[in-house]
Amino acid sequence: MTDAYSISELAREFEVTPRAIRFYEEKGLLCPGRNGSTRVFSPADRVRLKLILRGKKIGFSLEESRDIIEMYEPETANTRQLESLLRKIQEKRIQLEQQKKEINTMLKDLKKTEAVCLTALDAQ
Amino acid sequence: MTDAYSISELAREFEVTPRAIRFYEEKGLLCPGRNGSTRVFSPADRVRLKLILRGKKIGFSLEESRDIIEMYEPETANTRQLESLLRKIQEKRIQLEQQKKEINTMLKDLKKTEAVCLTALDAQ
DNA sequence: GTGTAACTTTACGTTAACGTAAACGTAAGT
DNA sequence: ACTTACGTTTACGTTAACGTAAAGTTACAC
Repeated sequence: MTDAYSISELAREFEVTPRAIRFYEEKGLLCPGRNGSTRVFSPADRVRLKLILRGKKIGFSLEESRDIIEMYEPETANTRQLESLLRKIQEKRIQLEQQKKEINTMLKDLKKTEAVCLTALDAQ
Repeated sequence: MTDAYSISELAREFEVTPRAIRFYEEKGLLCPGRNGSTRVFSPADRVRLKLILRGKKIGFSLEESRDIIEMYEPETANTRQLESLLRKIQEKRIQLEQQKKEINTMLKDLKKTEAVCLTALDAQ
């Protein structure tokens, strides 16, 4: 048997609630196997969850994370699908680069404020 | 007179609705001046709005943006406030660096998928 | 056999971040 | 005087992303 995870195992590992995981499934972002009625998560499912949460950390909606996940599986794609995917990748790349810029701007600004604080403290 | 902006001017410039701007004020993130009942935004207000929207782009909540904005004005701060601010800055910096890492990981993954797509297209 | 621990589904509740509509004031153009 | 454009407040509506409670099943420990 390939290794499998229960819902609470994944919940603990990624510090989310089982409810959240079920919600992601409900939205079609996960589709774990079943043992009777009990969900059985594969390593692939685990990766998908990781992608979802990574997306969340940088402000992606679940819909955006869904796009990202789909990009991970160009499985049985024909030419037109592949070309469409390539365009989507390009768009996401631009968006991510833009976010990096915003973050860098914020970091610079924080540095400035930090300097102001330090000199203000020095003057006391 | 120092230059001022109307609500719709700012709305157009930053591509948000006046409603959104009013909402930010309602939440205490903006506090524009008034001419009668009409809001009058200063350049400082404009900067604040810019900070809010920059925060949104990288997934910050309005509350988080409020923190960021407060960091911009160490105005009349005493020693304890300054030290507290320095700690907050450090926290935000760590968070931002983490987000940059997540973004970089995503970018790498996208590159991989792109390569897969290209070879798949080549094979056709 | 009785907890109790982990799983399930169903369903209603909640928070954030606005959207949208109603009803009104004001100032400029024709 | 009337429309058009912009502004206001009040208030209810909406979507995303879950939280939470209820009611039930299954499996294992004692």
